[in-house]
Amino acid sequence: MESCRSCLYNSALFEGLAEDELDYLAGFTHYLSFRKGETVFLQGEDIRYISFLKSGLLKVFKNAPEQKGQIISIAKPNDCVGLLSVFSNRRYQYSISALEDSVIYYVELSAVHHILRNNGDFGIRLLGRISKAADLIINTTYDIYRKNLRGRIAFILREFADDIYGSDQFELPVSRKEIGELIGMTTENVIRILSEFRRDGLISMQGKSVSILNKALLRTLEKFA
Amino acid sequence: MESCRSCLYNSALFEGLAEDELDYLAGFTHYLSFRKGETVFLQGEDIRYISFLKSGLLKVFKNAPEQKGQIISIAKPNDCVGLLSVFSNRRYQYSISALEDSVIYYVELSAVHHILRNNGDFGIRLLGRISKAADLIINTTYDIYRKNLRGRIAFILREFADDIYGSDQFELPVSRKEIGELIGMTTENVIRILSEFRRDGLISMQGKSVSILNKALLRTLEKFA
DNA sequence: CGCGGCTTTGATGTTCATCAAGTAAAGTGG
DNA sequence: CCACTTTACTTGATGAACATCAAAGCCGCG
Repeated sequence: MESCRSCLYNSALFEGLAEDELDYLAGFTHYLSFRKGETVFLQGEDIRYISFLKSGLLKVFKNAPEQKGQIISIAKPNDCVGLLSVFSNRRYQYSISALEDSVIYYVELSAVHHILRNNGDFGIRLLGRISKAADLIINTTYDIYRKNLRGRIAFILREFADDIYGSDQFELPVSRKEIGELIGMTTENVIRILSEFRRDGLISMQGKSVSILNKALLRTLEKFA
Repeated sequence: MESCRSCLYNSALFEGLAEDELDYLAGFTHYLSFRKGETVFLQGEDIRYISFLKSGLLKVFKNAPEQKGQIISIAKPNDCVGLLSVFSNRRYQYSISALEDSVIYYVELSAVHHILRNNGDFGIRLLGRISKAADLIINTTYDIYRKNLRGRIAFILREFADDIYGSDQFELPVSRKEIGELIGMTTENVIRILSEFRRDGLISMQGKSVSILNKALLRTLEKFA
Protein backbone atom coordinates (compact mmCIF):
# COMPACT_ATOMS: atom_id res chain seq x y z
CA MET A 1 0.00 0.00 0.00
CA GLU A 2 1.72 3.10 -1.26
CA SER A 3 0.34 5.48 1.37
CA CYS A 4 1.70 3.29 4.14
CA ARG A 5 5.02 3.10 2.39
CA SER A 6 5.41 6.88 2.23
CA CYS A 7 4.22 7.26 5.78
CA LEU A 8 6.84 4.90 7.07
CA TYR A 9 9.37 6.76 5.04
CA ASN A 10 8.44 10.02 6.70
CA SER A 11 8.39 8.58 10.19
CA ALA A 12 11.47 9.41 12.22
CA LEU A 13 11.25 5.98 13.78
CA PHE A 14 12.18 4.20 10.58
CA GLU A 15 14.64 6.68 9.18
CA GLY A 16 17.83 5.13 7.93
CA LEU A 17 16.16 1.96 6.71
CA ALA A 18 16.86 0.79 3.15
CA GLU A 19 14.23 0.89 0.41
CA ASP A 20 13.62 -2.83 0.49
CA GLU A 21 13.27 -2.82 4.28
CA LEU A 22 10.66 -0.07 4.10
CA ASP A 23 8.86 -1.98 1.38
CA TYR A 24 8.86 -5.05 3.55
CA LEU A 25 7.45 -3.19 6.54
CA ALA A 26 4.84 -1.45 4.41
CA GLY A 27 3.44 -4.88 3.63
CA PHE A 28 2.70 -5.33 7.33
CA THR A 29 1.35 -1.85 7.97
CA HIS A 30 -2.20 -0.52 8.12
CA TYR A 31 -3.89 2.48 9.63
CA LEU A 32 -7.07 3.27 11.54
CA SER A 33 -8.96 6.48 12.19
CA PHE A 34 -10.35 7.44 15.55
CA ARG A 35 -12.93 10.05 16.45
CA LYS A 36 -12.31 12.43 19.31
CA GLY A 37 -13.02 10.62 22.54
CA GLU A 38 -12.64 7.11 21.18
CA THR A 39 -10.43 4.57 22.87
CA VAL A 40 -7.43 3.42 20.88
CA PHE A 41 -6.46 0.62 23.19
CA LEU A 42 -6.71 -0.27 26.83
CA GLN A 43 -4.12 -1.04 29.44
CA GLY A 44 -3.77 -4.81 29.57
CA GLU A 45 -4.47 -5.55 25.90
CA ASP A 46 -2.04 -7.64 23.91
CA ILE A 47 0.63 -5.75 22.02
CA ARG A 48 0.88 -6.86 18.40
CA TYR A 49 1.90 -3.66 16.68
CA ILE A 50 4.23 -0.75 16.88
CA SER A 51 1.82 2.13 16.46
CA PHE A 52 2.54 5.73 15.71
CA LEU A 53 0.33 8.76 15.49
CA LYS A 54 0.04 10.19 11.99
CA SER A 55 -2.32 13.05 12.79
CA GLY A 56 -4.39 14.18 15.74
CA LEU A 57 -3.71 14.10 19.46
CA LEU A 58 -3.82 11.29 22.01
CA LYS A 59 -3.77 10.98 25.75
CA VAL A 60 -1.76 8.25 27.42
CA PHE A 61 -3.05 7.31 30.83
CA LYS A 62 -3.24 4.72 33.57
CA ASN A 63 -6.80 3.67 34.13
CA ALA A 64 -6.34 3.12 37.82
CA PRO A 65 -9.53 3.04 39.87
CA GLU A 66 -10.14 6.79 40.09
CA GLN A 67 -6.81 8.01 41.24
CA LYS A 68 -5.16 11.28 40.61
CA GLY A 69 -2.17 12.05 38.45
CA GLN A 70 -3.06 9.28 36.11
CA ILE A 71 -2.36 10.90 32.73
CA ILE A 72 1.17 10.06 31.70
CA SER A 73 1.56 12.20 28.62
CA ILE A 74 -0.03 13.64 25.53
CA ALA A 75 1.12 12.18 22.23
CA LYS A 76 1.41 14.36 19.16
CA PRO A 77 1.90 13.49 15.49
CA ASN A 78 4.93 11.31 14.77
CA ASP A 79 5.07 10.11 18.35
CA CYS A 80 5.27 6.41 18.80
CA VAL A 81 2.56 5.44 21.24
CA GLY A 82 3.25 2.76 23.78
CA LEU A 83 6.83 2.49 22.63
CA LEU A 84 8.03 1.89 26.16
CA SER A 85 5.77 -1.11 26.60
CA VAL A 86 6.42 -2.62 23.20
CA PHE A 87 9.68 -4.35 23.96
CA SER A 88 9.30 -4.98 27.66
CA ASN A 89 5.80 -6.35 28.06
CA ARG A 90 3.36 -8.52 26.25
CA ARG A 91 0.52 -6.20 27.25
CA TYR A 92 0.10 -2.45 27.23
CA GLN A 93 0.92 -0.75 30.50
CA TYR A 94 -1.13 2.30 29.55
CA SER A 95 -4.40 3.12 27.88
CA ILE A 96 -4.72 5.47 24.94
CA SER A 97 -7.66 7.57 23.82
CA ALA A 98 -8.07 10.25 21.17
CA LEU A 99 -8.24 13.89 22.27
CA GLU A 100 -8.82 14.94 18.66
CA ASP A 101 -9.71 13.04 15.51
CA SER A 102 -6.63 10.95 14.90
CA VAL A 103 -5.05 8.58 12.43
CA ILE A 104 -2.77 5.86 13.73
CA TYR A 105 -0.46 3.62 11.73
CA TYR A 106 0.18 0.08 12.87
CA VAL A 107 3.25 -1.91 11.92
CA GLU A 108 3.11 -5.57 12.87
CA LEU A 109 5.55 -6.21 15.67
CA SER A 110 6.75 -9.46 14.14
CA ALA A 111 7.80 -7.59 11.00
CA VAL A 112 9.75 -5.06 13.06
CA HIS A 113 11.43 -7.90 14.91
CA HIS A 114 12.40 -9.38 11.57
CA ILE A 115 14.09 -6.17 10.49
CA LEU A 116 15.75 -5.80 13.88
CA ARG A 117 17.29 -9.24 13.62
CA ASN A 118 18.94 -8.40 10.33
CA ASN A 119 19.82 -4.78 10.94
CA GLY A 120 21.67 -4.08 14.14
CA ASP A 121 22.05 -0.40 13.38
CA PHE A 122 18.29 -0.05 13.31
CA GLY A 123 18.29 -1.59 16.78
CA ILE A 124 20.81 0.92 18.00
CA ARG A 125 18.75 3.83 16.69
CA LEU A 126 15.63 2.36 18.25
CA LEU A 127 17.46 2.02 21.56
CA GLY A 128 18.31 5.69 21.30
CA ARG A 129 14.76 6.74 20.61
CA ILE A 130 13.29 4.69 23.43
CA SER A 131 15.87 5.93 25.89
CA LYS A 132 15.22 9.52 24.92
CA ALA A 133 11.47 9.06 25.29
CA ALA A 134 11.93 7.53 28.72
CA ASP A 135 14.40 10.20 29.79
CA LEU A 136 11.94 12.88 28.77
CA ILE A 137 9.04 11.40 30.72
CA ILE A 138 11.17 10.89 33.80
CA ASN A 139 12.64 14.38 33.72
CA THR A 140 9.28 15.99 33.06
CA THR A 141 7.65 14.10 35.88
CA TYR A 142 10.30 15.14 38.37
CA ASP A 143 10.16 18.71 37.11
CA ILE A 144 6.39 18.96 37.48
CA TYR A 145 6.31 17.65 41.01
CA ARG A 146 8.99 20.10 42.08
CA LYS A 147 6.85 23.03 40.99
CA ASN A 148 4.04 24.59 42.97
CA LEU A 149 0.57 24.78 41.44
CA ARG A 150 1.15 28.06 39.59
CA GLY A 151 4.33 26.67 38.11
CA ARG A 152 2.51 23.55 36.96
CA ILE A 153 -0.20 25.50 35.18
CA ALA A 154 2.41 27.75 33.61
CA PHE A 155 4.27 24.67 32.47
CA ILE A 156 1.29 23.00 30.85
CA LEU A 157 0.16 26.19 29.13
CA ARG A 158 3.58 26.70 27.64
CA GLU A 159 3.73 23.06 26.63
CA PHE A 160 0.44 23.34 24.74
CA ALA A 161 1.57 26.56 23.08
CA ASP A 162 5.12 25.59 22.17
CA ASP A 163 5.27 21.83 21.84
CA ILE A 164 1.81 20.88 20.69
CA TYR A 165 0.19 23.74 18.80
CA GLY A 166 3.16 25.95 17.96
CA SER A 167 1.04 29.01 18.67
CA ASP A 168 0.17 31.19 21.65
CA GLN A 169 -3.51 30.88 20.77
CA PHE A 170 -5.10 27.47 20.91
CA GLU A 171 -8.11 25.45 21.94
CA LEU A 172 -7.50 23.31 25.01
CA PRO A 173 -8.00 19.70 23.91
CA VAL A 174 -8.64 18.60 27.47
CA SER A 175 -11.01 19.38 30.31
CA ARG A 176 -9.92 21.12 33.48
CA LYS A 177 -10.21 17.79 35.19
CA GLU A 178 -7.82 16.20 32.71
CA ILE A 179 -5.32 19.01 33.18
CA GLY A 180 -5.46 18.21 36.85
CA GLU A 181 -4.77 14.54 36.18
CA LEU A 182 -1.89 15.45 33.91
CA ILE A 183 -0.03 17.66 36.37
CA GLY A 184 -1.21 16.23 39.68
CA MET A 185 -3.64 18.74 41.14
CA THR A 186 -7.37 19.00 41.78
CA THR A 187 -9.83 20.29 39.20
CA GLU A 188 -10.82 23.16 41.48
CA ASN A 189 -7.28 24.41 41.77
CA VAL A 190 -6.71 24.14 38.03
CA ILE A 191 -9.72 26.42 37.54
CA ARG A 192 -8.75 28.74 40.36
CA ILE A 193 -5.26 29.32 39.00
CA LEU A 194 -6.38 29.67 35.40
CA SER A 195 -8.84 32.33 36.61
CA GLU A 196 -6.08 33.99 38.59
CA PHE A 197 -3.85 34.06 35.49
CA ARG A 198 -6.68 35.67 33.57
CA ARG A 199 -7.29 38.29 36.26
CA ASP A 200 -3.60 39.09 36.29
CA GLY A 201 -3.48 39.50 32.51
CA LEU A 202 -1.22 36.53 31.89
CA ILE A 203 -3.72 34.86 29.60
CA SER A 204 -7.12 35.47 28.14
CA MET A 205 -9.53 32.58 28.14
CA GLN A 206 -13.11 31.72 27.38
CA GLY A 207 -14.19 28.13 27.65
CA LYS A 208 -11.45 26.10 26.02
CA SER A 209 -9.96 28.96 23.98
CA VAL A 210 -6.72 30.26 25.43
CA SER A 211 -4.38 33.05 24.39
CA ILE A 212 -1.12 33.57 26.15
CA LEU A 213 -0.58 37.29 26.71
CA ASN A 214 2.52 37.46 28.86
CA LYS A 215 4.74 34.56 28.01
CA ALA A 216 7.82 35.95 29.70
CA LEU A 217 6.09 36.09 33.06
CA LEU A 218 4.66 32.63 32.47
CA ARG A 219 8.16 31.31 31.92
CA THR A 220 9.37 32.97 35.09
CA LEU A 221 6.51 31.42 37.06
CA GLU A 222 7.36 28.05 35.59
CA LYS A 223 10.92 28.31 36.81
CA PHE A 224 10.65 29.96 40.16
CA ALA A 225 7.32 28.73 41.39
CA MET B 1 40.68 -11.60 31.81
CA GLU B 2 38.88 -14.67 33.09
CA SER B 3 37.10 -12.94 35.97
CA CYS B 4 35.55 -10.43 33.59
CA ARG B 5 34.54 -13.22 31.27
CA SER B 6 32.65 -15.08 34.00
CA CYS B 7 31.11 -11.89 35.27
CA LEU B 8 29.71 -11.04 31.88
CA TYR B 9 28.45 -14.57 31.66
CA ASN B 10 26.55 -14.18 34.91
CA SER B 11 25.16 -10.78 34.07
CA ALA B 12 21.55 -10.86 32.94
CA LEU B 13 22.33 -8.11 30.48
CA PHE B 14 24.46 -10.35 28.31
CA GLU B 15 22.56 -13.57 28.66
CA GLY B 16 21.94 -15.34 25.39
CA LEU B 17 25.22 -14.25 23.84
CA ALA B 18 27.43 -16.89 22.24
CA GLU B 19 30.75 -17.96 23.74
CA ASP B 20 32.80 -16.07 21.19
CA GLU B 21 30.74 -12.91 21.66
CA LEU B 22 31.30 -13.03 25.41
CA ASP B 23 34.99 -13.61 24.84
CA TYR B 24 35.09 -10.61 22.56
CA LEU B 25 33.35 -8.38 25.11
CA ALA B 26 35.55 -9.65 27.93
CA GLY B 27 38.50 -8.23 26.05
CA PHE B 28 36.97 -4.79 26.41
CA THR B 29 35.88 -5.12 30.01
CA HIS B 30 37.49 -4.00 33.24
CA TYR B 31 36.30 -3.29 36.76
CA LEU B 32 36.87 -0.71 39.46
CA SER B 33 36.24 -0.68 43.19
CA PHE B 34 34.69 2.23 45.03
CA ARG B 35 34.62 3.00 48.72
CA LYS B 36 31.41 4.02 50.41
CA GLY B 37 30.77 7.68 49.62
CA GLU B 38 32.99 7.86 46.55
CA THR B 39 31.69 9.30 43.30
CA VAL B 40 31.45 6.84 40.42
CA PHE B 41 30.70 9.41 37.79
CA LEU B 42 29.12 12.81 37.48
CA GLN B 43 26.21 14.06 35.44
CA GLY B 44 27.64 15.56 32.27
CA GLU B 45 30.61 13.25 31.89
CA ASP B 46 31.18 11.46 28.60
CA ILE B 47 29.69 7.99 28.32
CA ARG B 48 32.20 5.47 27.08
CA TYR B 49 31.11 2.32 28.85
CA ILE B 50 28.13 0.25 29.72
CA SER B 51 28.64 -0.21 33.42
CA PHE B 52 26.96 -2.62 35.78
CA LEU B 53 27.13 -3.06 39.50
CA LYS B 54 28.75 -6.32 40.57
CA SER B 55 28.49 -5.83 44.31
CA GLY B 56 27.55 -3.04 46.68
CA LEU B 57 24.92 -0.32 46.45
CA LEU B 58 24.78 2.92 44.48
CA LYS B 59 22.65 6.00 44.46
CA VAL B 60 21.59 7.59 41.19
CA PHE B 61 20.83 11.27 41.45
CA LYS B 62 20.53 14.60 39.73
CA ASN B 63 23.01 17.07 41.11
CA ALA B 64 20.75 20.03 40.62
CA PRO B 65 21.64 23.13 42.63
CA GLU B 66 20.20 22.02 45.95
CA GLN B 67 16.73 21.01 44.94
CA LYS B 68 14.48 18.45 46.45
CA GLY B 69 13.48 15.06 45.11
CA GLN B 70 16.78 14.68 43.38
CA ILE B 71 17.59 11.02 43.99
CA ILE B 72 16.27 8.97 41.10
CA SER B 73 16.88 5.47 42.33
CA ILE B 74 19.10 3.10 44.24
CA ALA B 75 20.99 0.55 42.15
CA LYS B 76 21.64 -2.92 43.50
CA PRO B 77 23.91 -5.70 42.26
CA ASN B 78 23.36 -6.73 38.64
CA ASP B 79 21.69 -3.43 37.84
CA CYS B 80 23.01 -1.64 34.83
CA VAL B 81 23.77 1.90 35.89
CA GLY B 82 23.04 4.73 33.54
CA LEU B 83 21.50 2.34 31.04
CA LEU B 84 18.87 4.88 30.11
CA SER B 85 21.45 7.47 29.13
CA VAL B 86 23.76 5.09 27.30
CA PHE B 87 21.95 4.98 23.99
CA SER B 88 20.29 8.35 23.97
CA ASN B 89 22.95 10.77 25.10
CA ARG B 90 26.65 11.31 24.77
CA ARG B 91 26.83 12.41 28.38
CA TYR B 92 25.41 11.02 31.59
CA GLN B 93 22.12 12.56 32.66
CA TYR B 94 22.65 11.45 36.25
CA SER B 95 25.40 11.22 38.80
CA ILE B 96 26.29 8.04 40.65
CA SER B 97 27.92 7.58 44.02
CA ALA B 98 28.54 4.55 46.20
CA LEU B 99 26.30 4.00 49.25
CA GLU B 100 28.35 0.95 50.20
CA ASP B 101 31.71 -0.40 49.04
CA SER B 102 31.02 -1.39 45.46
CA VAL B 103 32.58 -3.08 42.46
CA ILE B 104 31.55 -1.92 39.02
CA TYR B 105 32.27 -3.61 35.68
CA TYR B 106 32.81 -1.51 32.59
CA VAL B 107 32.28 -2.77 29.07
CA GLU B 108 33.48 -0.46 26.33
CA LEU B 109 30.50 0.95 24.52
CA SER B 110 32.12 0.56 21.11
CA ALA B 111 32.46 -3.16 21.73
CA VAL B 112 28.78 -3.43 22.67
CA HIS B 113 27.88 -1.54 19.53
CA HIS B 114 29.93 -4.00 17.53
CA ILE B 115 28.01 -6.95 18.94
CA LEU B 116 24.71 -5.12 18.46
CA ARG B 117 25.41 -4.60 14.79
CA ASN B 118 25.92 -8.27 14.22
CA ASN B 119 23.34 -9.69 16.58
CA GLY B 120 19.85 -8.25 16.24
CA ASP B 121 18.43 -10.58 18.87
CA PHE B 122 20.79 -9.10 21.44
CA GLY B 123 19.39 -5.70 20.45
CA ILE B 124 15.84 -6.90 21.01
CA ARG B 125 16.69 -8.20 24.46
CA LEU B 126 18.47 -4.97 25.29
CA LEU B 127 15.42 -3.01 24.16
CA GLY B 128 13.35 -5.11 26.52
CA ARG B 129 15.63 -4.51 29.47
CA ILE B 130 15.83 -0.78 28.91
CA SER B 131 12.09 -0.47 28.50
CA LYS B 132 11.48 -2.42 31.67
CA ALA B 133 13.91 -0.27 33.60
CA ALA B 134 12.23 2.89 32.34
CA ASP B 135 8.76 1.53 33.03
CA LEU B 136 9.76 0.73 36.58
CA ILE B 137 11.16 4.19 37.28
CA ILE B 138 8.12 5.89 35.77
CA ASN B 139 5.62 3.75 37.64
CA THR B 140 7.49 4.09 40.91
CA THR B 141 7.73 7.84 40.58
CA TYR B 142 4.01 8.22 39.94
CA ASP B 143 3.21 5.84 42.78
CA ILE B 144 5.33 7.70 45.27
CA TYR B 145 3.89 11.11 44.52
CA ARG B 146 0.36 9.79 44.88
CA LYS B 147 1.06 8.67 48.43
CA ASN B 148 1.00 10.86 51.50
CA LEU B 149 4.09 11.07 53.69
CA ARG B 150 3.28 8.00 55.79
CA GLY B 151 2.71 6.00 52.65
CA ARG B 152 6.04 7.12 51.23
CA ILE B 153 7.98 6.09 54.30
CA ALA B 154 6.13 2.78 54.39
CA PHE B 155 7.02 2.29 50.74
CA ILE B 156 10.71 2.98 51.15
CA LEU B 157 10.99 0.81 54.26
CA ARG B 158 9.38 -2.10 52.45
CA GLU B 159 11.58 -1.50 49.44
CA PHE B 160 14.73 -1.69 51.53
CA ALA B 161 13.47 -4.82 53.28
CA ASP B 162 12.14 -6.72 50.28
CA ASP B 163 13.99 -5.51 47.21
CA ILE B 164 17.38 -4.52 48.51
CA TYR B 165 18.22 -6.50 51.62
CA GLY B 166 15.75 -9.38 51.50
CA SER B 167 15.29 -9.11 55.26
CA ASP B 168 13.08 -7.22 57.68
CA GLN B 169 16.17 -6.21 59.65
CA PHE B 170 18.72 -4.03 57.95
CA GLU B 171 21.02 -1.05 58.26
CA LEU B 172 19.82 1.99 56.40
CA PRO B 173 22.47 2.80 53.78
CA VAL B 174 21.28 6.39 53.55
CA SER B 175 20.81 9.37 55.82
CA ARG B 176 17.38 10.75 56.72
CA LYS B 177 18.13 13.60 54.38
CA GLU B 178 18.76 11.22 51.50
CA ILE B 179 15.53 9.36 52.21
CA GLY B 180 13.82 12.70 51.90
CA GLU B 181 15.47 13.35 48.55
CA LEU B 182 14.49 9.91 47.35
CA ILE B 183 10.80 10.15 48.12
CA GLY B 184 10.26 13.90 47.92
CA MET B 185 9.84 15.11 51.48
CA THR B 186 11.78 17.16 54.02
CA THR B 187 14.33 15.67 56.37
CA GLU B 188 12.30 16.75 59.37
CA ASN B 189 9.22 14.91 58.20
CA VAL B 190 11.20 11.77 57.42
CA ILE B 191 12.39 11.77 61.01
CA ARG B 192 9.00 12.66 62.43
CA ILE B 193 7.26 9.81 60.66
CA LEU B 194 9.97 7.27 61.39
CA SER B 195 9.64 8.26 65.07
CA GLU B 196 5.88 7.95 64.81
CA PHE B 197 6.20 4.47 63.30
CA ARG B 198 8.46 3.50 66.17
CA ARG B 199 6.06 4.89 68.80
CA ASP B 200 3.24 2.96 67.17
CA GLY B 201 5.19 -0.28 67.17
CA LEU B 202 5.45 -0.58 63.39
CA ILE B 203 9.23 -0.64 63.47
CA SER B 204 12.05 -0.59 65.95
CA MET B 205 14.96 1.64 65.16
CA GLN B 206 18.18 2.94 66.62
CA GLY B 207 20.38 5.07 64.47
CA LYS B 208 20.50 3.39 61.10
CA SER B 209 19.39 -0.05 62.32
CA VAL B 210 15.80 -0.80 61.44
CA SER B 211 13.57 -3.80 62.14
CA ILE B 212 10.15 -4.03 60.66
CA LEU B 213 7.75 -5.33 63.29
CA ASN B 214 4.34 -5.02 61.64
CA LYS B 215 4.75 -5.50 57.94
CA ALA B 216 1.07 -6.04 57.26
CA LEU B 217 0.16 -2.64 58.65
CA LEU B 218 3.06 -1.10 56.77
CA ARG B 219 1.70 -2.53 53.56
CA THR B 220 -1.74 -1.17 54.34
CA LEU B 221 -0.31 2.28 54.98
CA GLU B 222 1.57 2.09 51.73
CA LYS B 223 -1.62 1.41 49.82
CA PHE B 224 -4.21 3.54 51.51
CA ALA B 225 -2.14 6.49 52.65
C1' DC C 1 -37.32 18.95 30.10
C1' DG C 2 -34.43 16.97 33.36
C1' DC C 3 -30.31 14.60 34.28
C1' DG C 4 -25.38 14.19 34.64
C1' DG C 5 -21.05 15.99 33.82
C1' DC C 6 -18.20 20.17 33.50
C1' DT C 7 -17.14 24.68 35.37
C1' DT C 8 -16.79 28.17 38.84
C1' DT C 9 -16.32 30.40 43.48
C1' DG C 10 -16.18 30.46 48.42
C1' DA C 11 -15.38 28.47 53.05
C1' DT C 12 -13.03 25.20 55.78
C1' DG C 13 -9.60 21.93 57.31
C1' DT C 14 -5.51 19.03 56.71
C1' DT C 15 -1.13 18.17 55.33
C1' DC C 16 3.15 19.44 54.90
C1' DA C 17 7.25 22.79 54.61
C1' DT C 18 9.60 26.09 57.12
C1' DC C 19 11.72 28.06 61.06
C1' DA C 20 13.89 27.57 65.38
C1' DA C 21 16.58 25.39 68.83
C1' DG C 22 18.89 21.84 70.87
C1' DT C 23 21.33 17.17 71.23
C1' DA C 24 24.17 13.65 69.39
C1' DA C 25 27.66 11.97 66.30
C1' DA C 26 31.40 12.35 63.31
C1' DG C 27 35.14 14.32 61.20
C1' DT C 28 39.46 17.85 61.66
C1' DG C 29 43.46 20.15 63.09
C1' DG C 30 46.63 21.17 66.73
C1' DC D 1 44.00 12.53 72.09
C1' DC D 2 41.28 16.42 72.88
C1' DA D 3 39.08 20.81 71.68
C1' DC D 4 36.69 22.41 67.72
C1' DT D 5 33.76 22.43 63.84
C1' DT D 6 30.73 20.56 61.09
C1' DT D 7 27.14 17.46 59.83
C1' DA D 8 23.34 14.48 61.14
C1' DC D 9 19.45 13.89 63.98
C1' DT D 10 15.38 15.24 66.77
C1' DT D 11 11.28 17.81 68.53
C1' DG D 12 8.11 21.59 68.73
C1' DA D 13 5.72 25.72 66.97
C1' DT D 14 4.00 28.29 63.11
C1' DG D 15 2.21 29.34 58.69
C1' DA D 16 1.48 28.49 53.78
C1' DA D 17 -0.07 25.68 50.28
C1' DC D 18 -3.23 22.76 48.87
C1' DA D 19 -7.29 19.33 49.12
C1' DT D 20 -11.82 18.80 50.40
C1' DC D 21 -16.50 20.11 50.94
C1' DA D 22 -20.45 22.73 49.52
C1' DA D 23 -23.39 25.22 46.39
C1' DA D 24 -24.75 27.11 42.26
C1' DG D 25 -24.70 28.05 37.14
C1' DC D 26 -23.88 26.08 32.65
C1' DC D 27 -24.12 22.99 28.77
C1' DG D 28 -25.03 19.03 26.01
C1' DC D 29 -27.80 15.01 25.47
C1' DG D 30 -31.24 11.54 25.67
